[in-house]
Amino acid sequence: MPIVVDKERKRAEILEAAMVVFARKGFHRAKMEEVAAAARIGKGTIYEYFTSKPQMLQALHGHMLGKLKDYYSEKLKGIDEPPEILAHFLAAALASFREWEPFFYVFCDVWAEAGRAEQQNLLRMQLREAYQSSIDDLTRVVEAGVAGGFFRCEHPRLEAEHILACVDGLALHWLYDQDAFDLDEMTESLTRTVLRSLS
Amino acid sequence: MPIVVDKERKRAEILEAAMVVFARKGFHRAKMEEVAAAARIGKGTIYEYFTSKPQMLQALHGHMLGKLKDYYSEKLKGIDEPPEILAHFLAAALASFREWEPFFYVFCDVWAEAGRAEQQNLLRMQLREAYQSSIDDLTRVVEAGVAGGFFRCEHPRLEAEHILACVDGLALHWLYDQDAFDLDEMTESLTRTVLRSLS
DNA sequence: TTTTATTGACCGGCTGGCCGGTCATGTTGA
DNA sequence: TCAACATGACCGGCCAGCCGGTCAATAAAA
Repeated sequence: MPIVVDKERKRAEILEAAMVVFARKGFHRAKMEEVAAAARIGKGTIYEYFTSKPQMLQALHGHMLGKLKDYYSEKLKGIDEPPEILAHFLAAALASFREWEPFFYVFCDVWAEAGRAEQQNLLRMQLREAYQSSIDDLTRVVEAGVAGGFFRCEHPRLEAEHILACVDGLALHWLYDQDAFDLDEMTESLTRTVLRSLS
Repeated sequence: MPIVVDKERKRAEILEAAMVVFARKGFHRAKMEEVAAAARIGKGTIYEYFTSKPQMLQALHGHMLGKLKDYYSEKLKGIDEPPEILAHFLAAALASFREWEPFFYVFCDVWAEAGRAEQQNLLRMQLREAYQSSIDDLTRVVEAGVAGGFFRCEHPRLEAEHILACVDGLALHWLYDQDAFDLDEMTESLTRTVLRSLS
C-alpha cells in the first residue's frame, strides 16, 4: 500500500497556514500559492483538501469557531456562580483579542463575505448559527443568575445580545486602533458596567 | 469657455454609484466598469475624479462619514438634556442600520482593509479619527449628564466606548442576520440598559 | 531477497479569463 | 477653433484551478 497520511491532521495544518496568510493579507489579496508555501506544500495539494478558495474560507471559519469554543470552555471550566461566569467570560473575550488576533482579521473578511451572500450560503449559515449559539449560552447564564438571585433582568436574551455586541464591537475597534485601548482597563470597566446593569 | 462641469457634484454622484455597487458586490468583487455603468459614465471618466480603486474606497468612506454626521446632527437638533440626547442618539443609530444599510456593508470592507493597512494609511487614519471623534462627542454628552446630575459615572470615556462598541456590534450582527433582530425592540431595550447603567 | 505492480499523495507549469488602469480619439459648447 | 471633457478599446499583469505526471511506500510475485 502507498503512503497513508492523516488527512484530518494535514487539513488542519493547511488551515493554520491559511489563517496566518489570510489574516495578514486579507482573503482577497492572499494567493493560494502563498497559503501553500506557508503550509510547506505545493499549490496543487491544497485542492486535494479543499475544493476552492471560498470553500477554504468557510472551512477555516469552522475551524476557528471550534478553537474559540474550546478556548472559552477551558477558561470557564469549574466556574459556577453566574456573576463569576460573566466576569470570566468577559475577561476571556477581551484576552482573546490578543491571543487570537489573526482570527479577528479573518473574521472581518468573513463578515464582509457573509453579509453579501445569499441566506443559504454555508458561510453565512455558519456565522448565524455560531452567533445564535453564543447568545443562547449567554442568555442561560443571565437567566441562571436571575434565578439564583444574583441578577435582576427583565429580558435576559436582549441583555445577552447587548453584551455580545459590545464584545464584538470592541474587537473591531481594537483591531484598527490597538494603541487606543488598554485591554485590562477595558476588561475591568466592561465587567463593572455589565454587572451593574444586571443589578 | 468649454463645457464646465460641476466637478464636486459629479464626484459625489460617482461616489453614490460606487456605494451601491460596493455594498452589493463587495469592494474586491466590484468592477470599476460596474461603478461607471451605475454612474452612467465611461470607465475612463472615473479616473478623472479618482486615482485608483483603493483611493476611491477611501473617498467613499469620507463621503459616507460626512453624510452620517449630517444625519446625526439632524436627528439630534434642538435636543438639550443629556438623557434625551443619548436616547435619541441610540434611536438614530439603530434606525440608521435600515436607512443607511449599504453603508454598513461598505464599512465591513473598510474595516477589513484598514485593519491590515499600515498605521499611516489614509483609510485607517480616517477610520481612527472618525472613531475618536465619535467617542469624544459621546463622552461630552455623558460628562454633561454627570455635571447636570442626570447620570452617575466614574469613567465617562470608557462608558462612551462601551456604548459605541455596542452599537457597532449590533450593526454587524444585524447585517448578516436581519431576521433575528427587531430593531425597535432593540432600540428600546438598549436605551433602557444604557440609561440604567448610568444611573 | 529482489523485482515488479499498484496506488495514494504530491506537485508546479500552464492557461484562460478577468480587470485595473491608460490613452488615442472623439465630442461639445463657448 | 480649441480647451475641457468623455470614452471605451486595449493592454498587461495576475491568479484560481487544472492536469499530466513524479514519487514513495508497500504488496505481491519471482
